[in-house]
Amino acid sequence: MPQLSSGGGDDLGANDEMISFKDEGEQEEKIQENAFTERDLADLKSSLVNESEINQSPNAAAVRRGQQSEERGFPDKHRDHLEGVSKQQDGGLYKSPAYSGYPFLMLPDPYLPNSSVSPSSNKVSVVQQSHGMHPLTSLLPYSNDHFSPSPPHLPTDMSQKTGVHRHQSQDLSGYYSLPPGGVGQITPSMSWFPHSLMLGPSGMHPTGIPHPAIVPPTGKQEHDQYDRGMYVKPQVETKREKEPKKPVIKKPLNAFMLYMKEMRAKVIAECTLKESAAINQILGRRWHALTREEQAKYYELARKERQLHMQLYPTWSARDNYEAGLSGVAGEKNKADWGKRKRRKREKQQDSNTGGKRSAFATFKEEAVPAQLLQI
DNA sequence: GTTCCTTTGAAGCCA
DNA sequence: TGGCTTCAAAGGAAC
Repeated sequence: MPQLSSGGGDDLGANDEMISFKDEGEQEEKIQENAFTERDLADLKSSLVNESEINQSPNAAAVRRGQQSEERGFPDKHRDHLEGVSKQQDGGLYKSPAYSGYPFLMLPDPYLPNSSVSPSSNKVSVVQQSHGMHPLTSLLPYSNDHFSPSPPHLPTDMSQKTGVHRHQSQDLSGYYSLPPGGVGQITPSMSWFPHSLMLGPSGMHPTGIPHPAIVPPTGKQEHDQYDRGMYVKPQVETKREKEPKKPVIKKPLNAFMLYMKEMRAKVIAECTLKESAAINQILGRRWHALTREEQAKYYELARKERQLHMQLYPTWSARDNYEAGLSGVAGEKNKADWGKRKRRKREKQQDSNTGGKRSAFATFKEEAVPAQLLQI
């Protein structure tokens, strides 16, 4: 990312990203100053919500109103605690991350379609976000609730693998529905993970840890199951018992994707657009319009997301989701289609190079999106 | 029912 | 090492 430059050093981030966080001592202090003193994230979120309300877009505003009521009460003390938790989680990697309240626990909803803030979603997330919510939690797969201060009697745990401190979780069975018999075994190093979040075998990480990034091998995410924090589909399940397929672990979201998740609803409300392609164009422009500090927040979130993903799925590779077409359609057919898609894309690129026919959205981009909408 | 569209960034692959 | 490709999210449109 051109906006963020400096040198590497992080074992997880890409070059450009590493750059931005290389001098963590200095830069992160700046980031923290900017992020927390200039514009507190909670305030930012609230202002966004207010904007949406002002715009009076019925659907989105309603959704945001709901969020607002949940998020308004984000207490400073909770943020302070989360800061401490984050530092522990980072194992000293980050001195003062811009998003100190990074929710360390992967809950099912964030990687799930319904966890989105999209106004079109009318389902209720399993995550109770009514209190102690991180300002950006709505776009994250995690909930701070479950990193809430551990009961004093519960010691922090140390990941055997990474040496990263982890909090023992409270019993969250009151928060989530428990799949019948879904309480899986918990490996010692992951014993901090809430029992109630254990998925059935189909949605289970090899370590026995469920993760929202795990989606059914059918490709398209099955929202209902994940709304309940588990992947259970009785009818299909019987088929799967016959041919068990590897659950799909999705890629962690990058900074822009996190930004999109958070801002999509706002753009929809403001622009009354629904086409994702058009909305994404607007979001792309807005992304570029962000200051480095604002972008840094999302880069930091994304970096932690990747880090957590790596801790949960050390053997996972992005390659796992290549070729099988796991993001779209599943199965052998999709493997066959992959070659076609690849060929199509190549042809498309050639078309664009040679001035081939323009897509509807290309036309839309130039004609239908008013300039002022792109500047919102 | 499936694929496309559109965006940026991370990561894999290949020359 | 650099360039290319795929995939992550989203949901309406097109097929």
